[in-house]
Amino acid sequence: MASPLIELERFLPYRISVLANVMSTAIAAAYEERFGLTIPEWRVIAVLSRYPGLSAREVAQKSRMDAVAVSRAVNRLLRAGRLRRAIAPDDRRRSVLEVSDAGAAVYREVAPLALEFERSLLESISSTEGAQFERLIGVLTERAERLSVRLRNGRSPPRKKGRPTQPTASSRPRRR
Amino acid sequence: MASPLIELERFLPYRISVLANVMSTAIAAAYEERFGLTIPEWRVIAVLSRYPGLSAREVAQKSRMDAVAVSRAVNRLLRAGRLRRAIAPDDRRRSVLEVSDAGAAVYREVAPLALEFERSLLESISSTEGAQFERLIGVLTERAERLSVRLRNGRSPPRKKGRPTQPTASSRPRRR
DNA sequence: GGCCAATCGTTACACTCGCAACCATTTCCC
DNA sequence: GGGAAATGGTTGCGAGTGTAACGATTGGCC
Repeated sequence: MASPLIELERFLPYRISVLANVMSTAIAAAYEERFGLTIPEWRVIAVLSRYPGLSAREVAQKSRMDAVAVSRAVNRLLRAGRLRRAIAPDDRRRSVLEVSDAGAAVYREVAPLALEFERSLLESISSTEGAQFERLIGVLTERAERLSVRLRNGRSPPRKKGRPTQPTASSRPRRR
Repeated sequence: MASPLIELERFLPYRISVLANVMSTAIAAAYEERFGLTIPEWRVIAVLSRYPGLSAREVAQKSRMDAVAVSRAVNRLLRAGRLRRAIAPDDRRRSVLEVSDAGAAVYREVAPLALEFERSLLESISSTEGAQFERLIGVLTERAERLSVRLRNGRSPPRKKGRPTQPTASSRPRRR
């Protein structure tokens, strides 16, 4: 391996990230301006429209969102009257979420736009290519996940509940 | 169009976003922990290793980053001694950026990991599929960009320098 | 029953991000 | 030459995000 030079413009993860960014930005424009929805909020509505009655945890799993992100999105949607929340009778920690009429209205208006965007995207390639592309996304995602887990194994074992607040400066200049 | 239901798990933009997220997270783990590098910082180093002497603006264009993100990444890298900055003699607004020895060392260590990750990813599919995939990414990115521009055209014309600080509450609950 | 560990959801905090506004410098154009 | 517009880069600010810590509840196990 003489001199490994990355050409960012051709580097696969970089290109995927650009594509993802362009797409989300484009779609977000469709609901952000009109409804004041954030991306997490939109995702929550989308999931709950399809699967009413899920708990916040389940929404997070289905949408691959962070539990915190879901919690916040749900709270904003509740305040906006776009969601209803009940408490599971058999487990009072668990919430039971459903879109309200207002939420359903948002969904009815945004979903066609999103689907239309997707359709319009796929118009630029053949349906064979589209199927192929989706398949490859699946394969690569799975693969990346496995690799990711492997890479993360240089970690320290998860401490349970460390010292409350070591004032400053642990060992490294840890940025996050 | 009877009842348009989005199945998030199959929705293309969503799947791309998941893939991108998994990939960046995986790679970031390779340099975040060891060098305290953020993604923008890594991108800047990658670009400048390949194209020394670019200005911040040019780095932003090549890496598709926001000018602000570049500015901040460059500053952190400068403080860490991983970059050198000079002022272009013919245009004193413009900076001339180069990785320092320390920056080059980082690059020499991270680049192989990144490339290895990419290689390992692509191992899960055939080289024909890989080429196809990359081509489709390009097509879809371009397409998404055009659609995006079109969608953005419901905007208000860009005001020049509005009233300094309308205290609160403009017209809409604009979230961003 | 009583205690401990696990789970659901939220909050605090520290950080990132991007737009708008801002200087400094340069270019355009009369 | 001199002001207006454009350009490079930085900073302020509002908002978003993930990790860790937390309270509440539940389940397992003795």
